[in-house]
Amino acid sequence: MILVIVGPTGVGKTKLSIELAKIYNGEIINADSMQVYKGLDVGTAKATLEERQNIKHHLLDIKEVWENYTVFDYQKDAREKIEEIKAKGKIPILVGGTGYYIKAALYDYDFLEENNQSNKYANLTIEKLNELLSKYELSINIDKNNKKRLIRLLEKLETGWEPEKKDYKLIYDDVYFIGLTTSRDKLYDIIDKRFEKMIIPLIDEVKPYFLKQIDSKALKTGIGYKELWPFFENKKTLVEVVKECQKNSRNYAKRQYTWFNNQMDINWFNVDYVNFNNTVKEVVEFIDNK
RNA sequence: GGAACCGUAGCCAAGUGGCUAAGGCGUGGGUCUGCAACACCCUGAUCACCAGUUCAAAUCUGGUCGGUUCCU
Repeated sequence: MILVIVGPTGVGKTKLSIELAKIYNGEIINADSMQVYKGLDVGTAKATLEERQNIKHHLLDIKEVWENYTVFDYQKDAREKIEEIKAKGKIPILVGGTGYYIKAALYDYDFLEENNQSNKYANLTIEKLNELLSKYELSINIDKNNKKRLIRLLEKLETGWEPEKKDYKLIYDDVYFIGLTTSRDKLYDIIDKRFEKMIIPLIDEVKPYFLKQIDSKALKTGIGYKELWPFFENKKTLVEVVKECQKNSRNYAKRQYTWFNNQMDINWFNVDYVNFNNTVKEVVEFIDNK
């Protein structure tokens, strides 16, 4: 059995995962693209040691902020951890909001080994990229304005890879997808309040990186991190920055719903914030009766 | 009580007689095989209301309602 806990940022995935780990003798595998980084704790809402309650957590803090980590790496790491945990006779519990990582780990996504790191397409215009792509006969739809994806597609085509529209299949048996949700209003309220509370400690967390002039993919893309730079440079006020972070988090939550609703078959549960045990009970019942 | 100005989508806002009323933000929906907390796509209005002028009005005239500023 493998348990997968998904949902938008802020719903309460972490809390549920720890309860389920206790009940089912499980170990947690992080499925959040930002929590793999060491030092990014406050902004990623990483579970504290205390919250982890001695439950073993994997793929947390495995990279330095300046390192790069992608789905490709995650797929390998997560699959390895799943085997490792199963071998011990325990239950792997994947928890996180990065749908793409989860899908790549659990479904038959076959990434090819690539070694070319040439950036030969980086400086081309979108028009030029489309022109290059028009030489291939493709059966899939392409985002003709999405430069990043166009470049990626060209690079892959060069390796001889052929794009196809396919239905991805799970590569494991007995996988339970549990989605945590609540009303949009409630979720946005949680997100806004959570940010107000975390902003001061967050500044303490991020300021050293700014002072050391460390710039990295993680710091440049993580919500709660990228927005802080203008504040440190005195180009924006704290209020402006907080509002921006809240908005970006809300938008992110919406995109997560889009993914989970359309890319995976999720069993959704409404969170009971007054008595979380009810939610745990409901989920346990679902798992036991299936 | 009087005068001036204003009233275009959830918000900001262009248009001041003539093709299907710009744009921005937000909101909602969506795409997805290597940066995924990424990137990209889609998304809305008979212009406060009524009457009139005109071939034609968000644009002109009159009235009503609402708002802002000023005067006594």
